[in-house]
Amino acid sequence: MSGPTVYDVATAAQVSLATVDRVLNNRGGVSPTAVAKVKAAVAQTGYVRNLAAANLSRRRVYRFSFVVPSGDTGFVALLLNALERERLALLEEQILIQVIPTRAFDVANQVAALRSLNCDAVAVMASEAPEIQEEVTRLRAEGVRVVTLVADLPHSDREAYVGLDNVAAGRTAAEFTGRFIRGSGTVLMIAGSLSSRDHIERLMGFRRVMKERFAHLTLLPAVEGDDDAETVERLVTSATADQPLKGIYAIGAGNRGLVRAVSALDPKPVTIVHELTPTSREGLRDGTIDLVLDQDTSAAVVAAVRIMRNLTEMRDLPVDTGKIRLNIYSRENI
Amino acid sequence: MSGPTVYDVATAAQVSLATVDRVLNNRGGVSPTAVAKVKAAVAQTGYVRNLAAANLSRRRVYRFSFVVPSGDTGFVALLLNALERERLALLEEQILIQVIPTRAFDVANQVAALRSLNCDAVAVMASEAPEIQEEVTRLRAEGVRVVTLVADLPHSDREAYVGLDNVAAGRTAAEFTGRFIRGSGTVLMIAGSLSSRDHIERLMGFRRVMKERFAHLTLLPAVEGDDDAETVERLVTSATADQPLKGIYAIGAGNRGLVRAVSALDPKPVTIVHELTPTSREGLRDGTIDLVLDQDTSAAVVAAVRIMRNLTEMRDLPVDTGKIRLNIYSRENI
DNA sequence: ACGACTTTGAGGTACGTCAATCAATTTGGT
DNA sequence: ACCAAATTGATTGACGTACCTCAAAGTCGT
Repeated sequence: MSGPTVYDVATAAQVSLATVDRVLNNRGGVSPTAVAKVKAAVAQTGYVRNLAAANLSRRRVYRFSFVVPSGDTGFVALLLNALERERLALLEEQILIQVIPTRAFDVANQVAALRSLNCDAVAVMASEAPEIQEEVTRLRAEGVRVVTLVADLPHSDREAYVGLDNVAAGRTAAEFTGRFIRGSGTVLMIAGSLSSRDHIERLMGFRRVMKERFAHLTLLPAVEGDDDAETVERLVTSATADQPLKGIYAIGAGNRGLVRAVSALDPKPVTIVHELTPTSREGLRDGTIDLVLDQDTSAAVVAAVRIMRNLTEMRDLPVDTGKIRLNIYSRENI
Repeated sequence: MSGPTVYDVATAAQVSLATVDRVLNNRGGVSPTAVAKVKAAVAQTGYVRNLAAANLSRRRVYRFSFVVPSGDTGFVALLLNALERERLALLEEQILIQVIPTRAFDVANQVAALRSLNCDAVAVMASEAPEIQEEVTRLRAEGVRVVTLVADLPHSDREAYVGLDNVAAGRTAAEFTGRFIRGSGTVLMIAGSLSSRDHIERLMGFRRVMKERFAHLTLLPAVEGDDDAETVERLVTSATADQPLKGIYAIGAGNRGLVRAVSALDPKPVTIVHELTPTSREGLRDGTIDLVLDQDTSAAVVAAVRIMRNLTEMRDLPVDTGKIRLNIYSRENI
């Protein structure tokens, strides 16, 4: 009924079970001839390892950590929710996930979090600081597999990145901004922080497409909103003091302030923000926000876990790309 | 190391292993008191079933079938690819998937395919014909769990639908069509077939939003393209003979013909199509197509399998909704 | 032909759950 | 209080793989 087993392979290959085992789990010490025989037998019988049995036997428990900024609103809240939702199902598969909250932008705190780890693999969402890159290197040296989450650390030793292609996200935002705006005018870009790589990349993509395809629109210099509602609100109101805005691209958090500021404007600028949170969802519904670019947090968690498992399992082969799909939400689409 | 086992639960509950087993797998014949004790012990110890051991022990092999139209181009090709990609990984988890190709629109053929099944659950993509609905009812009566895929059969006995919310897809298409078009003019809608429910629903959503929010645009009566490139091409050219088109919403297959026709037009209408195939991808790239609305085939397959497994496993509780996310692709986003 | 070495075989235990059997005990009805 | 029925306990054998040990057989150089 349920497929050939290692015994069948051994029979077909005319070798002992031990040899089959040695080949299958490449333990070495097997002659090329025997290897070939076993491989042929595998192909011939159509043997496929029974994952359940394998996992049971080696009583492996995967210990994965997620080091992410804490926060009970906005994007990180969604991420934490997603983690919580997945936790039980993963537990059934012997995957223990531990969430280690850090303080956003607090490098020392994040380094401390990384230092305290005790796990097989870790997914990190942290600032792109040299101390952190070093810490990643140390972890890798200790045999911990490291994956970056949402915010990449491309110059570190991390083995995979799970998150958006931020340049493409910026390009997409520009395309829709450009096509939604009637006539010419100015467009405001608000980043959370101009030293955060993902935000910079989004800006890059946005600027490039604006220049390539929508040269009739003027870009104001990008401003920093610090992921803070009050700051964002202030920035928008002060920008509109000089001239009317035709469009706003808000890259970081703080959408609550954005919505407040924008809903006071008439005519409303074309407004595109990131991350589908309750606030941005509400903004879409009442027309304050035109488009939300979102990276699905559940998908991100699932992808991260999958990659971490592959990494700890195969010891290499991160064929898995962690590219998360860019979800575009509009009023009709939530 | 690896969590509490049933033995620990038995100890904590001060009952025998057999009783724990009876409660956990609700075999009945256990007093309410004992049930409570076991449940308390589970909560207290934090016991979580080891899926690997469970699957191994009951040597369950899931046999799932996918009944889908054959075809080596377009959407079904993507679907078949996705199935092929997932097959091996699923095999490792003792999930056998069998793909049964049918001839599109050939009801008798599809009924025959359904009749020949021998499996635990099936995902069906078929026409909405009474004969097929009956066949679904028969399957259900025989204990086969049935899920509809991409095209729903809402009046049948199917237990879940995996696919897009087609009304929302239509609404989204309308929103972007409306916002992309400058000035007023006419918009053409091409369905694959006006008797296919998913296409009807997309049309409905599209029409409704057009009327609600973009009343300055005129909708031509919807036409049938038969999912055929030649027909679609002919329809577009003949529609543009009377008056220039400002927009086209192509719901079904046959995008090759659409691209041919549209690229001959100047100015190009705003063109929105469904399903990211090589053709539509190319169209996006060269500017013939403005937007592609896509349902991710891999996601659909994964969701279908997951639901089928839940169904055959829990015998009910299809808490899982099979709503597939609507992916929006633009030139900057592929 | 000797030892040193590599390759192979045989066999066993463990993983945690499921499923089954059979005996022992309790409960309820009258 | 007695019999039938319901409930509980004790025990056992799979499931398929991983991993270990120990011995047997084969290979090689000198």
